[in-house]
Amino acid sequence: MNLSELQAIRQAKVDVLRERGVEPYPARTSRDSVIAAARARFEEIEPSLPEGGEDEAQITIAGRLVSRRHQGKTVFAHLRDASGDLQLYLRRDDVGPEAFEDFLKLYDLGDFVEATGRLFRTRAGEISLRVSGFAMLSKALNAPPEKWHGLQDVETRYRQRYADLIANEEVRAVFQTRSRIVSSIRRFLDERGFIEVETPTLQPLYGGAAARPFTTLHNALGQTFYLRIAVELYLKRLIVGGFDRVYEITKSFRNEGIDRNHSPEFTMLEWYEAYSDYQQVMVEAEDLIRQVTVDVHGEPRFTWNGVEIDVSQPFARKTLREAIKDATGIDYVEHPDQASLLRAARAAGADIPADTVWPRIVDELLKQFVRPYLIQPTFLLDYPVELSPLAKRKPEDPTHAERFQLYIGGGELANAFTELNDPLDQLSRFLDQQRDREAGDEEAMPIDEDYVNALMYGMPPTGGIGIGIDRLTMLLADQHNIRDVILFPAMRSLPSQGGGTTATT
RNA sequence: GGCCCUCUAGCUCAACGGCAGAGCAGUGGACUUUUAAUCCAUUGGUUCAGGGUUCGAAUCCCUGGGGGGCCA
Repeated sequence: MNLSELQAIRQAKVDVLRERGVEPYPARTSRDSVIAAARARFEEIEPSLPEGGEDEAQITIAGRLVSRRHQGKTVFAHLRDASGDLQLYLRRDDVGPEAFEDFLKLYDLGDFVEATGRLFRTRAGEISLRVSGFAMLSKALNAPPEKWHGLQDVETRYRQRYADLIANEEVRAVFQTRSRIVSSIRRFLDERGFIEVETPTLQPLYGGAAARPFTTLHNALGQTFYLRIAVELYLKRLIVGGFDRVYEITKSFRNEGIDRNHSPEFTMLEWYEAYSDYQQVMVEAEDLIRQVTVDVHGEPRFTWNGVEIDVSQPFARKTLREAIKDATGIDYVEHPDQASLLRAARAAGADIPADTVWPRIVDELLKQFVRPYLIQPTFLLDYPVELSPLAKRKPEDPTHAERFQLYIGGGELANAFTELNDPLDQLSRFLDQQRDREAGDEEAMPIDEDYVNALMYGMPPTGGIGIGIDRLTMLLADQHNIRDVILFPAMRSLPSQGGGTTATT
């Protein structure tokens, strides 16, 4: 590996340390205090100290050297650990001339360092460690990004997320938020008696959503597997098996285009609940969103894209039919055939190809005229049965399924239904899907006979839901590109890295 | 898939047909409570790759690559 000039200078410092018998990458540290705890302790005892006095306790902290200001026979520097920053104050008289020189000549920004000393407050008012000794914990060969502007280049930020996280505190905050969201969700479900389960990533047959899968090959079995596009059908098998309440938070994979709202791998929460239905799930989803928002923001509201979104009140509820009618004047029920609905949709200004099947026209009307305007949380309910092959029909209207989607910020956040548990109705819906598939709909689901077999053992009335964790994070962290809430977003390999063959399509 | 923008020092950015520059970082020096410390000096370039136009190309053109945006 060729080192750049700056890397070579740092490596030379590694060599100097080693020549002196000092290991620049020691196996452990003698740290005894986390920075935030040390600061808290000092603030507690400070009133008992004389003006400008030092804590008598000696502590050792450790972290990355993030700044350094040399001033004659003193140096100020900042050390950063995961809890925060602490200023170091080194005096030549305290550490000795050789060590003082080393700190200036052999230590660089980015190095991990431990420092021992006593806490005090500087004249400028900053809690600082008066250093009596220090040691190298890990020599960095790469210089950190620019201290004031951070790392700006979007591509480098995604490809080298570690450098992004070093340089940009707000990026670290986004992923802390994401972690809090997931913790809050687990707590919500665990407290309600759900158990968390893990179902296959590699599936012999994909299903549970309208999407194209990734395909892979198991060498020993000589068999094709698909990466899951949803976990729905497996979780419902578990309801058949006798678990009442199950959930899974996991990655799904869809072999589709990448844009600011779509990543080929993304994280979904799905939960299924026996003896429940979509009305009950709607209430729970609302409670969940409210709890998570409060856990993240301390109150049931947040700002997204400059708009305050309020989740404190019951969310608006509207049928899909009403919503489309209000937005376009079209009542799709009055246009039961494709030609008629297409004509009406185009008259309303919809951009729809002529060969679009009837249910997809409804979907397009939703996407083009309704969804973008649903900024405050809104449930749309009762979808045409053709759009919902896994959902139960409404008893009073078999042309519609008991299904809802939750929209916030102009995007779909959740999709839920009363689960279809009639095995033969499920089979006929799969057959409908197959017909769509043969007609060229690549997103239509394949027939899953094993799933039908499971339903034949009997599945209780069940409500279920899927919630996009990435989109929820985008909302609560006020991010507008899904890549900004995924730590290591999928990127095209650079030519020099030889990342796989070029697909011939 | 179409259109547009973008790629320059480790990082952040200038230079837009005429000597490739600045700030930060680095290197050498001054400075014993600084904090984007300050001051003096200084190193550092395959301007994404390849081709073309031109006396002369980071700059204009073509092809390819990476990334971003808008549309589909």
